[in-house]
Amino acid sequence: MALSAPANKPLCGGDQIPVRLEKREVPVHSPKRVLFLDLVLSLFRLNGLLIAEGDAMTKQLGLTHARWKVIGAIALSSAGLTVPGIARVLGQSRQAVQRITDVMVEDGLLLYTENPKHKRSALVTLSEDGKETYNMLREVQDPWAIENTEDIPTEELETTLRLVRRLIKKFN
Amino acid sequence: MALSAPANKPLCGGDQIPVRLEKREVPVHSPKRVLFLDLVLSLFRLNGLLIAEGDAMTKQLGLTHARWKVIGAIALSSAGLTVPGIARVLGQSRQAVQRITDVMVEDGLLLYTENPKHKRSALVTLSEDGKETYNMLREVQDPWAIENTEDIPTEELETTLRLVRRLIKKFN
DNA sequence: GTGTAAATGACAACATGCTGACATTAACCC
DNA sequence: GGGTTAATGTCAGCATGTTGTCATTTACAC
Repeated sequence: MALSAPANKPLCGGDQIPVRLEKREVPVHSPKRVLFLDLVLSLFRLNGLLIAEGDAMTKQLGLTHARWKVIGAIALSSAGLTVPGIARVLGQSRQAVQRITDVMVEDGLLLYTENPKHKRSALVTLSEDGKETYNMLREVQDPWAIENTEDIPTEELETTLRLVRRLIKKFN
Repeated sequence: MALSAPANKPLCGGDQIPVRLEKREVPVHSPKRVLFLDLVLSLFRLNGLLIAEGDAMTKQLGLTHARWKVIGAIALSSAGLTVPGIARVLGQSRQAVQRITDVMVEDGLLLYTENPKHKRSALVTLSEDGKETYNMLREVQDPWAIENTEDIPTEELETTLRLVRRLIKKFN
């Protein structure tokens, strides 16, 4: 979803049909159930918007969201990741990740390197090209991250991250 | 992604490659930038897991995630939604939603009803069948929501929802 | 060690979602 | 009111993601 594309700009514009979910204040006395379901729906929405943000940021780098997600996951991992490991981090099926990484290896962004802990399942690492791409990615991503958290207290980010991780653990 | 499917169970099992992102504690003194990027990646993951949860819950109802998302969005909206309105709520393209709603109307789950505010863009509403499906959906969804928020303080849910909405506003 | 269960790679069929493009309608500014 | 811009419906092509399946390898309990 690219917010910059004419055909999809409507997604961001004004609405003659009020989107209640967005304008409604957080109901303090709302039962947890409603609060939670509201949160889930909002997470779906945020997910789409984040992908759109990332795609807009990386358009000049020739990356798609499937690709920068993989690069980001690998870069953030210190221990090295296998294909199923990337899938777990991204919450996707290993088959989908395999397909993307295969193409990215062909394109020279990734390398399959020997895995000392597993004879069959290779470690996916960034090639030189991949590292370069990641550096360029960070050049747009870092300012974006800083800009978007300027007015948000660190404690709120931490609370949210903690809660998100807690839910991830539940569903794993 | 269905966690119950054999082919995808690997996604949830143990990992010989430690998934650092999951096991690392929230670094209190981490700069906001890292905190935020970690949050974004975690949100991608949670998104996938939530879809898997929903699919597992609604398997018996014959719903796919594309469908229960639409039903949920409509049900949570008091004012009524058009197709592009649903797309905005879900953070998706209006074309993707249109395709799903067209099929759901054919299947008798949804109705296109006259929109007093827009001659051309119909309001999407639940048919009798759709309402019935929604009721069955709630029968599994409500206990799920309650169960998963039992041990989470309301304030944390509120903080998270507020932050998520704040980010949504930024990216809209 | 050995047997069983889990994890992985590979392939195919299918569902979902996005982009681009075009015509039509609605909203808005003047 | 008229002209301009935005929003919507529609179609087509393509990318992505999931599920199911099977063979093979690895991990683990005994």
